[in-house]
Amino acid sequence: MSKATIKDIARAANVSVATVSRVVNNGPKVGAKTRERIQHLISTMGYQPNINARSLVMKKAATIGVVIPDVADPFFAALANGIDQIARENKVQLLISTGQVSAESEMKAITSLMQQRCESIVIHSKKIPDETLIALFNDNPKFVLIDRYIEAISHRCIWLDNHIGGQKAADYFSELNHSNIACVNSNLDIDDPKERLAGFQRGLASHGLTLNDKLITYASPSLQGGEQAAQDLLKQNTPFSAIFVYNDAMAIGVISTLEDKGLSVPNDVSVIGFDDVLLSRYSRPKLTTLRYPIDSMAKNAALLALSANINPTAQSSSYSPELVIRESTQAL
Amino acid sequence: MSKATIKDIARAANVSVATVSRVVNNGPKVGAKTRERIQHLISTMGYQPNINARSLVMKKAATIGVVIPDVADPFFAALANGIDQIARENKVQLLISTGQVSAESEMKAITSLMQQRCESIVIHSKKIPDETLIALFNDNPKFVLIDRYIEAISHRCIWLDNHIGGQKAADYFSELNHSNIACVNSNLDIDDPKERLAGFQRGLASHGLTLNDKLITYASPSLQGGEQAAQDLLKQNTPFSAIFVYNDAMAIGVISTLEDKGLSVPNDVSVIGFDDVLLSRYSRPKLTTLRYPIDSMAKNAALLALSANINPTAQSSSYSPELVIRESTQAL
DNA sequence: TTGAAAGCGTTACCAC
DNA sequence: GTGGTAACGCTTTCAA
Repeated sequence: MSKATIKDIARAANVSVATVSRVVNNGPKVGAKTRERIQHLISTMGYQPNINARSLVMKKAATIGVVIPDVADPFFAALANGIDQIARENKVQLLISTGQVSAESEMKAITSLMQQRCESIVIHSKKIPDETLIALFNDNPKFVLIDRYIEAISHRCIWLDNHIGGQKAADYFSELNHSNIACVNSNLDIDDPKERLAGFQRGLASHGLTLNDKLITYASPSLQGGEQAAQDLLKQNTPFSAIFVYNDAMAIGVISTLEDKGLSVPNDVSVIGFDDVLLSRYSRPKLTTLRYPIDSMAKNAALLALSANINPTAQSSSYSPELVIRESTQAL
Repeated sequence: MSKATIKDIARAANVSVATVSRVVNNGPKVGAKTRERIQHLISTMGYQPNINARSLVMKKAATIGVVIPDVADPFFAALANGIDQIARENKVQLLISTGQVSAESEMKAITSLMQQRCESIVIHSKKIPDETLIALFNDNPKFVLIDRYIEAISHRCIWLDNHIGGQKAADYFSELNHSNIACVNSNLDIDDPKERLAGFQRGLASHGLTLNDKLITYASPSLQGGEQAAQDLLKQNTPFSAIFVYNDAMAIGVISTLEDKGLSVPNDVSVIGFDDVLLSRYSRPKLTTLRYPIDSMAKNAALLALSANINPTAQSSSYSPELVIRESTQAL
């Protein structure tokens, strides 16, 4: 029964609401015995401050918001979880607002949070144009952009260096002596696939290797997409012994199709995924992949969003994916 | 810049705040032209109602809360996602509050939500005692309990019939002519493992089969737990051709160990999991499992929590797990 | 050390 | 149709 208000406590304690407010907020200048008496009343009467009233007068809420496309996707669930941990440590409530991957709904998700007077928001947005975001960030000093880099607001971006990821995959394939190399990419119209591919190609080039255009296929970044892409690859009738795949889900789809066609992974073909989601440790063979350190990225984003004064001169926060070698790759 | 208040709009439009409030809330009795003029001002001045002020006077917030142990766990992520979908449809903000699996932190998560004046809360709690929950639900008519059944508040419970799940597994093993049967269960001190096992044993009995006590092992409900449990099983030196496993993660661990020891699934041993999480479709062999319809359960829970008048005479909401046959089982 | 009172931005009731 | 105004529960000067 959280019906008791600050007035009820004040009345019961024979003091003014001001005094009660002081003890609730650990304010100074309250007599030891009054404080104790009030505290007692608070717990026996089960008083809980009304956060709405507080937010109203303070003109801000003790909340942190996060905008993601979807809670069910393991990747975004991990992102939300990282933020949640920081939120708990700082005793602020987590507000999750989902927008599909469309500029409009991403924007809607953000305004919804702003209406709650939520000041600190970690935003994952692939579709809102740069300029819109820049304007938004200028008005809202506690917004943080995750998984995306925009020059003008770089000190409030937490992003992954996709190029390096591609490069590391290329380096590893080269080290393993592969030379007939394929790539399965995402067909989504966002930057990440392009960057990963570019990095991969540059890495290959640095080892004197090249990627045959016929061996680049695109599909939706899912298990089914991976299965589809692998079939397309096989149709090319062009030999390959290694594939760099856009993400782990696709990679598992690719492997599944390959094995159905009698090709063994890693004996006949090596596969590298991307993200290192839970899945990759459960699959057989366990997936060699590039770890997306989403947990620490999320935590840092939350910390940044919560910190009162965002330091514009802070070092920029680019993260590098780490190669995790498991069982889906092998030397030729 | 969401600085404009209702007063600013009123002033600019030369009307009273009351009138502005009416158009904001689509209230009746506003002149067509005044309404239009005000609407124009609202959008040009970028006015957004302060939700805290609104909640304060309305004594309730347009939010729905959910209490789960963890956002990162795919099962709970799916639960949260179902609720989120209903929340979006009803234009209410989703509040997620995580408590580990402990009575204390589950309780903390609930009070945190109540402080926000969140009335509708979907609670997943395994540890808070029945009586506490009953008292809580009596004071809060819009709470809903998910994944647990308590007689006294049964019309506000949405739960899965674990017994039937166990029974269906038993039926299927019997149909497949298995008779040397094992069980890998969770060692967590909650009801679900007991219920699933009881249902399984009853099902077996109805087919004249029995479960050798030596072939029941307990471990943590995770991949590693499954691996461990399978090793324990093998040590018994008691033959078995089928295993009923507590959940999919464990089942994948079990399969992994089995195959490492040279036993093929399903050729040498059939495995049935529980939950039908994403994982089970990605594993090889794809898992035969009992589907936990968490998505529809979550949606119904959300609907129930949001509905103004919870009907105490409503039919109780027990769900049955459905057997999903894939590749990890086969007839003897 | 304590109290009185002025807001914070809304909604809703009652006049006009 | 429209306006005035009292709440809602809290924090924070300013006085005492």
